[in-house]
Amino acid sequence: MTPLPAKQDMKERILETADRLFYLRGIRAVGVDTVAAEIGISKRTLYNHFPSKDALIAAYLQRRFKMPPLSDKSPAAQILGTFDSLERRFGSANFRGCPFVNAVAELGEDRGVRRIAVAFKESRRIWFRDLLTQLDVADADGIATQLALLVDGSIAQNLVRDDPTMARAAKAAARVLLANAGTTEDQPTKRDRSTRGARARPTTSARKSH
Amino acid sequence: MTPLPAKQDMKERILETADRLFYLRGIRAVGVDTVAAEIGISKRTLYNHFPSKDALIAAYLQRRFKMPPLSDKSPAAQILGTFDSLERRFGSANFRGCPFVNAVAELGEDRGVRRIAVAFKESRRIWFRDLLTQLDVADADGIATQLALLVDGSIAQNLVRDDPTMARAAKAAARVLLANAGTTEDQPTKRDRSTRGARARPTTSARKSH
DNA sequence: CCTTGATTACACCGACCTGTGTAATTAACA
DNA sequence: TGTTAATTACACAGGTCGGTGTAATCAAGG
Repeated sequence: MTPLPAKQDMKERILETADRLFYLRGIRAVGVDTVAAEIGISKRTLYNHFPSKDALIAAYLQRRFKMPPLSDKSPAAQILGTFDSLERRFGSANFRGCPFVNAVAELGEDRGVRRIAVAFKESRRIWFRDLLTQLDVADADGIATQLALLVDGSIAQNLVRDDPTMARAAKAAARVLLANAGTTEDQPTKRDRSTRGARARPTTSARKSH
Repeated sequence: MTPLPAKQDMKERILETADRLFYLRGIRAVGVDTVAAEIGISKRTLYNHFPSKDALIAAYLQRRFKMPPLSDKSPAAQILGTFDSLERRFGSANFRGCPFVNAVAELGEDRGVRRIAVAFKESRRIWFRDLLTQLDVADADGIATQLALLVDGSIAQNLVRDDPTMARAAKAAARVLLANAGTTEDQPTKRDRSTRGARARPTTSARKSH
């Protein structure tokens, strides 16, 4: 059937298929037999490349650990562009939420899964933080966390609602957060030009609450 | 052993236990035998109260469908207070993310589960929106969505990171979004008092990107 | 006392799961 | 050609799962 098993990429083919099935149908919902059958190989071959399903799961998550590539666009464009690519992915029929969050939800007690998921979340936060630093944002760390919340929030919402406009809402919020982030030169107080950001008057009683 | 089975609340005891186990360990990870054993009843009794595990799952999610109670606190205080109670729940050892998101992640294809999850998410968004309307926020609908993103984002982040300060970050972001939300009286343009919101100068290149 | 209904213990079914053992087959390479 | 390594088909072990069937037990109310 398949003209060339091509030797070396057998492992990659297994990973590709496992990725697709695990992600779309859920990890616990897909057995190793299903993965093997989907490729058209024997279960034995799969176990010749991965010692256990746990190993396959770990490799699947590692493979998903891809950060956005370096870009020459402006930091702000890259940050806001994140939400545009999110919206694109939301529109695809193959979108099923964040694979790391899903994996933790499915296999909560598993220590290794948690480790990979945490590393991924943190690396994206750092990605935001570095771009914010380039923008001379004062609290780059804090804003980066907030942006990460918007990303994961829109992903979770879209998982259940299947409404790609969630990405646009997140982008709008991100813009506000960016526009209201102080720059490092702000530190010595003072200097207040006229209010710029679209509308910037506090809602009557939204000043202090807790 | 148990002095009084009390007849009628057998069903409730089953639900209580199923809730705890499903939520903490995952739905697929907990069998009906486990639920029955945990209560000390026979599997047969469980099936006398619920026709199938699917029915038990549905009842579990329905039971989780609780909205925050009516309050006499100011709308802004209620909105921001949401993130305080989130932080409290994050700190608890029994926190394991959003049961609805987790259920959809685990049982994606299931139509009924999705319906309940969507209804829950939407009802919380509406809760936000009504409070925002009381604050005369112009785009109450949009801001409500953004707040919902922050809630679900902090929940997802906390699920994998186990870091309750995520709630504080979400609250900070929510404050900024609130402070920058226009009121309905803003509509006819004009009227700009001095800039109030903490710091409100746009980051150098964060004005436009896409 | 007797009836009624809930609960129990327990075996059992068929399906699916991860993982292994084994002998035969294939293909590359010397 | 012979050697080696990968892959195949297939059976099987041991476990868990959702769900049912059945006969015995228990408790309450008439």
